[in-house]
Amino acid sequence: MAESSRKDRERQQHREEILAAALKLFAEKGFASVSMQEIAAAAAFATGTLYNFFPSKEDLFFELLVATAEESLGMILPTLDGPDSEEMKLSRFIRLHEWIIREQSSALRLYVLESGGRCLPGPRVKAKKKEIDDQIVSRLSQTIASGIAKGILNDVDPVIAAKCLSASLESLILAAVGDPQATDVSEDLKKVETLFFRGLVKP
Amino acid sequence: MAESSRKDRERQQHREEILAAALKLFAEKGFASVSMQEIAAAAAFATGTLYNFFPSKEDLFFELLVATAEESLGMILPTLDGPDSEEMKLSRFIRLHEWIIREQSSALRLYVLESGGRCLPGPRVKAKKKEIDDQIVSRLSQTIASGIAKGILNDVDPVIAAKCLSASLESLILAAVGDPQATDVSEDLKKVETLFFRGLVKP
Amino acid sequence: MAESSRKDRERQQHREEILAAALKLFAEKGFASVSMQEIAAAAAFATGTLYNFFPSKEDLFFELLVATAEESLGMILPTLDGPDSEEMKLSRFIRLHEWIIREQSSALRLYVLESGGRCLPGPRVKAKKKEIDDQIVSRLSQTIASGIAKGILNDVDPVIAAKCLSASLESLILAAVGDPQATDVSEDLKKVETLFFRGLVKP
Amino acid sequence: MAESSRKDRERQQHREEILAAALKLFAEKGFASVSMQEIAAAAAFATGTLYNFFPSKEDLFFELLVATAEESLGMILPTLDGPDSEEMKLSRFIRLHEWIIREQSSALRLYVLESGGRCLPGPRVKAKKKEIDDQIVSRLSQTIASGIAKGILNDVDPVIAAKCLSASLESLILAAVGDPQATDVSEDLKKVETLFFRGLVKP
DNA sequence: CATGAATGAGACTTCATTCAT
DNA sequence: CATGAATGAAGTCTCATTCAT
Repeated sequence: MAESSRKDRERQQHREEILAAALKLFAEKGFASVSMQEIAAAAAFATGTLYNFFPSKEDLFFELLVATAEESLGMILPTLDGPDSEEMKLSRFIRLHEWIIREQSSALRLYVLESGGRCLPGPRVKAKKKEIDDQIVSRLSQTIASGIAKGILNDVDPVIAAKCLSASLESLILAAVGDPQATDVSEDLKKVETLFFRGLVKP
Repeated sequence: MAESSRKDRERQQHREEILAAALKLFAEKGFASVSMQEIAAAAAFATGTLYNFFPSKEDLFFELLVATAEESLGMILPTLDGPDSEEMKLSRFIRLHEWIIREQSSALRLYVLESGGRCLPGPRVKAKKKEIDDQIVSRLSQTIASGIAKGILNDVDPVIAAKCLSASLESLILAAVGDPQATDVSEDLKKVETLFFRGLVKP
Repeated sequence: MAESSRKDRERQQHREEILAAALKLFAEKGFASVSMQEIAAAAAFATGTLYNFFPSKEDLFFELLVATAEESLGMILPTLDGPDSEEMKLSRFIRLHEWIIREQSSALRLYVLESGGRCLPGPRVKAKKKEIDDQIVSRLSQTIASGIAKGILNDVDPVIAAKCLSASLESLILAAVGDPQATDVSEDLKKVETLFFRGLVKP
Repeated sequence: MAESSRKDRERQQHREEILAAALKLFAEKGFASVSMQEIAAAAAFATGTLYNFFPSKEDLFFELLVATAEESLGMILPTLDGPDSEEMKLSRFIRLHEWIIREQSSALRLYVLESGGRCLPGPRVKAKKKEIDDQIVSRLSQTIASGIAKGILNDVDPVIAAKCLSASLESLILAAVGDPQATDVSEDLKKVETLFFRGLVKP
């Protein structure tokens, strides 16, 4: 039993090594441009070994999507909880992206990958991606709606606002991750906050 | 002379049939997932015929990118010119996207393609895509800066504001094009305008 | 009739333009690496026009082989005729190659093409090439045999000698045509003559 | 360990099967006229398998060129070494070709391939072929020069003599390999020796 | 479970040849 | 006869997947 536990641990270890290698490559080059041989080599396994863990390339990608999404969601969603004011929550949500860009760049390239789901393998991946997006937008729009109800926020459409904020942040992330020598992300995020909080037109 | 003109016309016609078929397919499935044989079949030509018009798959895609971009830019940029107030220009800019979604959906899917340029064929395509993006963001941020200078608009970062607005509209476009039974786009665009004009937080 | 004669002349003219373009290209790049489109473009005709003159690419090549061979044979064979001594004839034969290298380089590249007939299109071409080779070797060996009979030449095998001389000259031609800045061909040919006349081993 | 050694042996075996099949085909039909599928079929492998051993068709050909050249050079060059007289060395060199024709026919067809290097794949192959040629001609001309210096051989140009001898032997090889029912090669080689040693013209 | 050679379908591209004008 | 767009078979090469060891 101790033995099987060690084996389990090793198996899990191997699984994660493969996932890590695949994440790095997919994030760099996109799903279609990475071969299983490449992943295997990067993970220091034989090609066939990958198929002991994942039935297909698509499954491997899917697994990755789920895993990274959960980790990111675990960071993102809590910023919108708690007793603070909605304004504060949104501010925290926006500023959290600095950390995300720093720490999660690979995962996010994967997540924001392929601009809405085209050029992705199967419908399952598309559905999952939509599900993840929806979770963020949904939680975000709840927060906004709550702020509106409390009279703290302007009476804008909460869902539209959530989508716009989300899209804007994704766009910044991609730009930041694309240019390694990016401009000051922290400053940019502050500016995004100002924009979304104050609006364009003077009252 | 009439003869050669007719032949030229036919050749041009065929060229456009190929471009139309390719646009539809690329927009649906992405560059890497469409084969030349598929395009040829959709255009009712033999595979080799495509190469009488375009030297390579990448060239075909590039041609498409340039052509659709020019058409779209020709629609978009003028909305930001003229003697009107900056507020009015931005409003026109936003509402123009309703027409774009209706008339240009395929072209735009192509244009917004591949989430920032990854998984695209060559560096030439990437560069062109960035050039197009920059033109819009640049013209948009000029308009915003001008409004700020006049005291009409709040003192936000013009480039950030342009990027966020652009990203938000692209996101709506993709969603609208993805779901054929989309919600009322016109209404959504109005809400985007409200959001960006008024901001989230009550003054 | 005058009309048809003009037409005939034009037709012949076109035929020769095509042959000239093809000769140049085949000599430069080899049979397999030249396309009919290339030849047509070089001759300033449409692709289809070539097929009004030659049933296939191979036929065009064959025609070329025959035409250039006849021209070359017309130069080469006479050097071996006449009342002169066999030694003189062989000397003339060898030195003629200087002119050949200068004036006939394209034709010879074609003729010496593909090292014995491999990598050539069909058996017909092979047979023709062999026939041409044989004519030279045959006439040459007759000359040598005659010289031996007269006691002028040493008693070597005439056919072997003809083949060796022919192969040696072909080899020099190829080298000379390959390197444009070749060494002094005239000098080299003199050395070949010395070699074949005197032999290697001191008596 | 025994296991991996067996696998290695098998892999090497397969590699050689492919090389053997390719050698046979290339020697028969020339580089351009042999397809990878043809080679694969002849070696009883799938098309893709070839690419597990050789990155490209050209690489496969190159490998073959190098391997056969080394084997042949290993036989040829030593005949020109040793304490014997230059006359003896040249005699040995010439007569060695009988063995070469018998044992190495395919390799030599490959080696003598393409009459000077045209219609060969890349510049790398050309360069290698020239290098091989030069080695033989160089060593041969050294031997001849040495004989001349000793007063054993006539004062002919050593490089020209080497080239002519080489070209003559190559020509015989090609003819002998082309006609399976060839005349007596051994006899022919003796005649070549006589020709080159004694020369044509009576002293 | 790990291995990695083998597979073979399929992608892009070329080009000899045809045929309607 | 001239044209040149169209054809489609064939070639090189890639890569997701399998399977015997």
